[in-house]
Amino acid sequence: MDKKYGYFIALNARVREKANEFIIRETERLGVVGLAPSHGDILINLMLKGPMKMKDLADLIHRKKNTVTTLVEKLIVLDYVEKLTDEKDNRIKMISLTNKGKSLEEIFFTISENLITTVFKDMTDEEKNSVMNGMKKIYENLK
Amino acid sequence: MDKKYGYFIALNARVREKANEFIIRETERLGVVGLAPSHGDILINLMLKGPMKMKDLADLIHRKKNTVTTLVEKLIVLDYVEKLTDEKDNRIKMISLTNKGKSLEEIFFTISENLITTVFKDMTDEEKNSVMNGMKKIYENLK
DNA sequence: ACAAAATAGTTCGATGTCGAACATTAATAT
DNA sequence: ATATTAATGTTCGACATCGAACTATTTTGT
Repeated sequence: MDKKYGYFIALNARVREKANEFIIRETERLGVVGLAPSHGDILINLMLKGPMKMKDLADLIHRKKNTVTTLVEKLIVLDYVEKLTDEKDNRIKMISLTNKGKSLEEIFFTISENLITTVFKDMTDEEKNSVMNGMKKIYENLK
Repeated sequence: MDKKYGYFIALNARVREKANEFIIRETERLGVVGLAPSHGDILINLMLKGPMKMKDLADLIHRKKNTVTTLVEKLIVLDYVEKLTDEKDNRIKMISLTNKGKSLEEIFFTISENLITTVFKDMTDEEKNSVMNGMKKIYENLK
């Protein structure tokens, strides 16, 4: 393997760090303080797909279920979500947005758009397609 | 921004996760247990550049210096590195590989190569170049 | 019908990571 | 020469994350 590709993994890690910093910086700038990207992932998924159980949240954000227990606990304390036991299956806890949580929708979608715009700034459609397709292949190779 | 690019950030995060899993899996398979990727980063840098101080390690692996204190502590306990106070400047602690640390060189470079080979499997030179160049641009855009 | 297996969540302990405050030593300024 | 500032590293408390063990509930097998 050509040596000039050895840098890829580190580059990928740096991109991820910068993207996370962007998200945290922008959410704080817009008044939402103390949330980690994973909390945002949970909120975004609830916004897009409506109430869902802990396990589905865990699968969607690629975190273990005990981690999601912690994350949701914090979101409850901050009054962004609430947790209710499913009436048909008492094992299941349904998580849903509170009004305060719903009020974040606009902010979050704006930040998402700004992030993507920033990421692909000054890139042609061909460049964007190439990097997306390349990343998809790489993901499949690693899976 | 076209919607089909919105997935990029998540895709990037998944690639990073899979790459980390690959590294941990392979190092453990080759007999090195209990190390996180950041520990590996420290060891690789010491292998490539020789002994260096805590601050330089922190900058190279993109972690805060108090984090490096913790990481190096563990590497010392495991007898992979040692820490000595610089004689000319007593603020500085120099970190260097022990013999046990040096014995990992071959394993680590093998794993690095295997990872890159896996990442870019079945991709043409043009595809590899495109994705590398795209990622470099994206990193600059986020920096 | 009832035991066994599967599913959903939580608790606990450990670890990597960070920010803030701190101690120590060296470099700079006046 | 001495006070101020800068640089290096550690300590402390907080938090996201995980694996393992656990509880509770539902489903499956016989």
